[in-house]
Amino acid sequence: MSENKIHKPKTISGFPEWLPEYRAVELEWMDKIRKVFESYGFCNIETPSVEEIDALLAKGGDTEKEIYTLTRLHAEENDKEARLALHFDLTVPMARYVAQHFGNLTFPFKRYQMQKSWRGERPQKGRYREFYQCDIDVVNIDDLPLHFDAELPAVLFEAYQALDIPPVELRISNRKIIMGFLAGLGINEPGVITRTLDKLDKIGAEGVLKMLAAAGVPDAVAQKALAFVNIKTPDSTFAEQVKSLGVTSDLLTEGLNELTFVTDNLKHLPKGGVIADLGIIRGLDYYTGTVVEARFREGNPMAIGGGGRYDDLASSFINQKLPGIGVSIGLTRLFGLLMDQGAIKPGQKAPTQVLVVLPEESRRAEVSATTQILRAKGLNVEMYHRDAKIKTQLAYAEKKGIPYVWFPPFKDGQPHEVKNMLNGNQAQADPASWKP
RNA sequence: GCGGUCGUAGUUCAGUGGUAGAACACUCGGUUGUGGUCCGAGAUGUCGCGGGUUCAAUCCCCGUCGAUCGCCCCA
Repeated sequence: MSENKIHKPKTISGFPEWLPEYRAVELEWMDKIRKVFESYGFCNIETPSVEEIDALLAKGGDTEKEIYTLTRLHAEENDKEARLALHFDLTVPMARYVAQHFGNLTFPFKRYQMQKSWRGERPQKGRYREFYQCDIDVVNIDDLPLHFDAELPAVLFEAYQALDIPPVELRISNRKIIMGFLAGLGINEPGVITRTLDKLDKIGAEGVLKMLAAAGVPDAVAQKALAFVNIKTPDSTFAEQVKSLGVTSDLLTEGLNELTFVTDNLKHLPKGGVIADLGIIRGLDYYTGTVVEARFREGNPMAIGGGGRYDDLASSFINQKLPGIGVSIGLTRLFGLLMDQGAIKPGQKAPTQVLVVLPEESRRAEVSATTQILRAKGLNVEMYHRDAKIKTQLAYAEKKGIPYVWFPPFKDGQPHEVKNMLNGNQAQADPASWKP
């Protein structure tokens, strides 16, 4: 009779959500990643979803358009409250956090953070507007041993290995190399060039040359730059190749030495796991040294994680030099890409291990008590709360993937029984001593 | 922000200028205490929204919103 206005249910594009059986897998991944992070001594922190815009933009850039700002629905017309926004990564909030709690932290400060971030970009395959990042960073006062530049990528690699996913490889380079190289070529305004070179995977060599020509880059320079970013070696032989291009600068030499050190210190990783790839540039402008990108060894070359070293991220928050290096797993992208491929094996629809049957209403008290006994042993147990037909209760367990169904006595004096839903076996059991 | 494609049941989709269908999912049943298969029955949609053409539009036209792919950009 009454018109029930239904609001058509839908999610906003770029804001993913999963069914329980897939969320279970995502949670499991987070647990595994956390374990790897903690095995290297990283502590966890959580920072607010919201920061002041000025803090987020402290590291510059015209990034404002991609930040979600916050306004109260009932804000006054000329409300002067601080402009707030959702954080777009976890690194900047971390820098603010370190500066703020500087006196109470122990350095080198090693922390991990697994939280959502938000970016107002157009969603595309593998690109979301709300997504999880699993971040680790090490920050120290004044200087940070180069060994961390090898250790963090190693942690990253190990985290991927802990997941049930196709093989991942790390592409590593160093900002000093490309900057030093371009400087050696006499280029002072590297922005356009690096951005173009970064598209190599997407538009190919000809496309890059065309774009560089359009940008007024002399062909000789463009050719060299292209040859440069095509240098990819599984070991430290990249240094020879760079030298053979005949470009030199102090910065370039420094970068080559650093990258050599890093690749040498990653030799313990499986063959094919690490590639020195001078084409790795990464858009982030605060990186100053090592840069790393993770991707699947085969198929989509999209980055599923990455990071790098920054000399001076906290300088806008505190008068201290706090260099750091951080890497991050793009969990939602990683998960989403594999979801799209149907490569995620769904988990259980619920964590329930045992469903306790309610034979009839009169036995509810005993059934409830049985449930508690099982639960007290640490099992995940749910009780069927309606005295539906046994068939219905079993169908529920089946549909939900619950591995065991418990039959309390249907009549006084009868024994308890438990049924294994996988093989159909059913046997007497004592709720106090039974184990799955 | 720009361009292409698309918008029909919970989902995936079919369909016709005369106000709609399949599959899967869902609910119930196939008697007395036991699931997955099978069989039977049932429920479900303002055919994205607004306007126009038409005797008549889900189907044609315009707009709009949304989705999607790509571009830009990407911390």
